[in-house]
Amino acid sequence: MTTKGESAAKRYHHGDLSRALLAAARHIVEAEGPSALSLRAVAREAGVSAAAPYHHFKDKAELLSALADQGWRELGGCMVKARQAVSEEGQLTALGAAYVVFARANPALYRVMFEAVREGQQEPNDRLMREALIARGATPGSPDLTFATLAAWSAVHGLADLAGMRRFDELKAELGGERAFLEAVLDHMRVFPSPRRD
Amino acid sequence: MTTKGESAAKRYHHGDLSRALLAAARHIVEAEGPSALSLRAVAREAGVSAAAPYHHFKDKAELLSALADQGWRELGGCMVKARQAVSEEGQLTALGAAYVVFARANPALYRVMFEAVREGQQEPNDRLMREALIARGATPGSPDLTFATLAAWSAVHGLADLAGMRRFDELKAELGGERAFLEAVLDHMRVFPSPRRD
DNA sequence: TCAAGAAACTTTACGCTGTTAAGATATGGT
DNA sequence: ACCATATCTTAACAGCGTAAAGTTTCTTGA
Repeated sequence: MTTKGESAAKRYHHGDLSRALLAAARHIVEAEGPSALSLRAVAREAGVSAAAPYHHFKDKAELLSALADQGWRELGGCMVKARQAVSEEGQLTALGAAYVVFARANPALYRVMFEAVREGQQEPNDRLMREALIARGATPGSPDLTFATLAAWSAVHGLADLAGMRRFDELKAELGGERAFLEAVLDHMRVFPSPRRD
Repeated sequence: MTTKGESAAKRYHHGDLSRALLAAARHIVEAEGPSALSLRAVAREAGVSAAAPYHHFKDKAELLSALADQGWRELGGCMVKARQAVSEEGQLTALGAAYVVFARANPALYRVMFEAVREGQQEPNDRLMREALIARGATPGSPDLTFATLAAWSAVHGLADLAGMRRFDELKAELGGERAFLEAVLDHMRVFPSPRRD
């Protein structure tokens, strides 16, 4: 009887609950912040009982991990798009800006993403960074490249996190927006393919 | 009767509970991680009832904030000590290394510190960073100095946080310790008093 | 010195959380 | 048609943050 695409009435079997739970989780986390993201609230928003999520996720951490996965993939998409528009030398800057802008546009989601990183989860994004560094002269496979990649990650994550903790309202206003603010800070940082001693 | 310095027997009035609570909180957070840091566990460890802390702290957040304060002050001490040993140009590097090393030596505490930052709390540490940048040629009071300071904070916090999330065990082993690893990454980052465009 | 009041602490209770166990209902393969 | 299985529900448990009300100790001023 009930076709699969039917309106979200109270069918006993939801049909696509895991996706609905992820959507609910994302909605809550962005609307109310990560501290309000309880499993029960997610279930409530999806219209199911508090125990229902356990048929799709081992526990709360696994739901958050899936949500984080989704976020990392989206971020990767933004980075790929950002580098298409620029020259080879500008790639690193463009990737960094795209990273920070995404993190600031989805602050609560980013928090969840970073707290739920699993080993190898951001492997694709890592590759983007490495390619950009190679485009700027780093030697593929060298230890230098490894450290420079970590340095780049540190820089963008640090800025994203810092911008989420303190307000900086006056600075943003002076520069005419958050994006300009973020780029101004990034302009003062550089990552080198080769180390330089003072 | 009961003198103030008496052994921690079960006096009705503890005598110095706020300090004891902070100590208990710190012990728990380092031993079991930030997620295990419940107010009730802190009270339990201090040997008082679950409601006792409310006579010394408005709520859990205020206890964490006080713990964070303690941490930021200690970190400031490390940074001050670190810069005493180096020349003027080396100050920035020394401060950055001291910051990251402290954060990695007290990972759980650092987490709490960063999540409970209050406006103006790390003002002293901020001043250290600014002074080091001025020693490298930044103009006091300039916008450049502001952005460079933020860039420096981003770099060190980003690296500290990143090193807490992923393991990097093989890299650390290759270099002979975590400190060498952290310095290797820092060596690939630079913060400029003046912005540089590509 | 001693009573009054303030401060520190306890017990109790409420609603929230994550999670499990046992039961109900729908779905799909044979 | 039937049964195994996947999905969902209700009910329950312990632990959490926090507030209210009661008990004990400390302090202070007459």
